[in-house]
Amino acid sequence: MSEESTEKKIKEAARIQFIKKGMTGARMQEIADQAGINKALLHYYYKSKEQLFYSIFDDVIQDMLPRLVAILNSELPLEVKVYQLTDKYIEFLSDRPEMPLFVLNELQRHPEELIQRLHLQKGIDLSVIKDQLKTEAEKGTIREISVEMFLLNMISLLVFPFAAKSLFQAVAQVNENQFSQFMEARKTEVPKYIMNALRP
Amino acid sequence: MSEESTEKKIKEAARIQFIKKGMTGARMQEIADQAGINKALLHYYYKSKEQLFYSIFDDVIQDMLPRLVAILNSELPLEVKVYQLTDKYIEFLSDRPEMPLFVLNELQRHPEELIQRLHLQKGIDLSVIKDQLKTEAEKGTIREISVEMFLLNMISLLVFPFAAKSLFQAVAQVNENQFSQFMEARKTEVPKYIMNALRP
DNA sequence: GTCTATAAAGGGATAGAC
DNA sequence: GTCTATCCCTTTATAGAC
Repeated sequence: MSEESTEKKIKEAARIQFIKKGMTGARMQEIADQAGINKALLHYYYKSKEQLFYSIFDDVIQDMLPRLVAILNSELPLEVKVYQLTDKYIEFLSDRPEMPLFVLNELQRHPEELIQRLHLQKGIDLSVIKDQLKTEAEKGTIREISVEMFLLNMISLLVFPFAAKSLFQAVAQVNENQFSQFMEARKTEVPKYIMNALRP
Repeated sequence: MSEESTEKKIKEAARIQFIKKGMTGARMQEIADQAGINKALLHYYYKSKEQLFYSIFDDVIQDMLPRLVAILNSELPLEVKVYQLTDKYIEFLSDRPEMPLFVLNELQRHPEELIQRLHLQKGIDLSVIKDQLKTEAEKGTIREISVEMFLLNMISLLVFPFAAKSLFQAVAQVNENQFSQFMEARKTEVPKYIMNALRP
């Protein structure tokens, strides 16, 4: 029953290698080794390294973005939304701490292609959260803030700590376990921080 | 008068290439080309690619870190500090938007060496800002927060927008000029956001 | 589909002349 | 110091047998 398809094994191995070493740093040989096959077979499934890379990249994007958008466009109250987004994202990234850098790197290298790939998933609709921020500001429960500023701040607080994980660990002198605990603490700290920052 | 030393030209070219493409992505040939010399001469000045890379990397770190630490350890009031750090960092990164990813990448690749290189500049002393946060909390002007949490949140808000510049530009549909304006607006928005978030 | 063997290109590094 | 020429290892990619 533990027989996995070759294609599946390739994708797993490639994901691990590309995420750890990036497009230029990863090696087809290592991917083949880790998948338990040889390079020739790897090329049988994926004509080129580039093709394999983008196959992985698209998977990763598809795995991340919909979660964010689904919560963002839900009809939950703003505060609940912030708490849920924080919880889901810290949970998700705790299992994949190298992912932010992987994605950010590729986007910096090929910004043009990114735009296409994002539009493929019919763009990102920000109207729900935008209206919500406006309504709350009119009610006086939060101060006025643009949806871009609100989102960029929140994403920064959620994602950056994982992108800078090594740096943080070195500066704060914490091991893996303590880092996990710290991120766990952020699940309540960050939403509080954000909602506080938005008070009128 | 426009005669630059070869070494200087090499460093300039290398900085540009390494920052844009990373250690593994950059090519010695391209660096030589851009410096207006050939590969042999490049190797005459720097025995290996790795040696050249770390020479550049150290320069970059030396260029960034002291600015942060100087303000952090000054005797300025907390709020002034936050405003100054924001202003200085957004100013600095606006001219070097690719730098965060460059540094973060290398740190993820060799966390061990990072620790050494950070200790070389006699580590980072957080006691001043730590005491300051404690004192302010006791006075009741801010709520209680650990120095690690405070700094990580601030750095996230300052650095991440540059690391995610391409992504943000794609999602928010803004061009270079609009991005600059947005970052200019953050110079006042971010400190306000932070100080607000710290209210009791 | 999967392998062995090998071609072909890429890219870091050095020898040696000037 | 600077160049041309070249080495040689690494890595991607393909040919061809099973």
